[in-house]
Amino acid sequence: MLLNQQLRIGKVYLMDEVKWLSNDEQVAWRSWLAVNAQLTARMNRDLQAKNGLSLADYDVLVNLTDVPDRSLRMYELGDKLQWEKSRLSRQVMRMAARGLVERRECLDDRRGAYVDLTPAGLEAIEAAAPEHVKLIRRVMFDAFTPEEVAALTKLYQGVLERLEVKAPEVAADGSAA
Amino acid sequence: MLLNQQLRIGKVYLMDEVKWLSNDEQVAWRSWLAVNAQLTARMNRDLQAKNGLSLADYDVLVNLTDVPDRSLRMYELGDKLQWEKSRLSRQVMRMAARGLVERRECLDDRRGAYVDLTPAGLEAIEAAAPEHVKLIRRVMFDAFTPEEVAALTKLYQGVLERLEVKAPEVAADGSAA
DNA sequence: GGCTAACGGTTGATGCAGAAACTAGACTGT
DNA sequence: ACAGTCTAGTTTCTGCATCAACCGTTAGCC
Repeated sequence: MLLNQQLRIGKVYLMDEVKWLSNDEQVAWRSWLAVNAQLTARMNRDLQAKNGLSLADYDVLVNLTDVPDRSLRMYELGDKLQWEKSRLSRQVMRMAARGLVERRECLDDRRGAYVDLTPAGLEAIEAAAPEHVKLIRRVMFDAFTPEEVAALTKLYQGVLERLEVKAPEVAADGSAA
Repeated sequence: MLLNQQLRIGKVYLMDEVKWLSNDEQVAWRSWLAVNAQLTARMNRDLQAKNGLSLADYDVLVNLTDVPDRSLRMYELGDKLQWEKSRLSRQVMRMAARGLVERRECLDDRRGAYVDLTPAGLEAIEAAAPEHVKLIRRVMFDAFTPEEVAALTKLYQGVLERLEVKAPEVAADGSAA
């Protein structure tokens, strides 16, 4: 969110005058914030209500199904999700307690641990995915032209570069790299 | 996030076959998710480190400065922010304890309460806004053409409509309606 | 008037996210 | 071999978000 332009009146920032957002930019920005918050909340609620999964659960499961042997080192998973490691640690612990994943110790590096997708975890995401995708299609992609999708991607990836965050990798076959 | 296409193999959804995302759509979607998460986290960290404000604090302050008399009923504020009312209640309580806002009881409706921006609150947001806007300009708007901004806005507002959430209102002078 | 429903807001319980401190194993150079 | 440093992962603490239940008030309605 941004400040009302009025705030600037009577106020001078000596170092470098602030370049506020134009009206159109403010509208875009507020819309972005709203979509961001509302869509995330909606996905969370739907997943929770229909499948007993949080969005975080879902993200972990997706990243595990993405990978050939459905098993990842903690640090690899953390890298893909871009999460705090403490968050991942707890998330995996909770999911393991529910039987969605399994922890397995790493033989060649005794500090390390693997996270394996369990059959129950696979079942859970297979049950959740169709509705989830349907929501995303309905609110976004079914209403976008291919050109719009391409434009969006370009803009988003630019933002990620400027944030100095690496873009999520997706291989040509649709699986994560 | 989405499922790997492979999951569909050998699996038939009887009710209505799932229409998964195309490759391009997946890339767009993952980018969207990444921007969403990373930019939000970044804004939060920056605000916290430089100004001791959370993004939630900032959002409340913006909505109060936006309005002529810098005071809103709780339910109006909640409507603008689209927050759970319990969240707003606690947020305002915390901010009042820090002196950023002030609660004032409502005379014509004894259930109600006003939230007033305090001078300290105004000072806080005036201090925080320039850096915040600078970040947003840097990662987004300075790199976008006016046409791209317009296109984004159109797409976002479409999403909001399909989510059946009302779009945030911004008046012609840049202030919230 | 009196009954009911809806509204505005708070509270309690629970679970999750982030920062920092911590443990233990692995790597490096000498 | 061993001191210093780095990496993988966990834990602790604290604050925030959500859900549901709740309370007092107002409004609708006959």
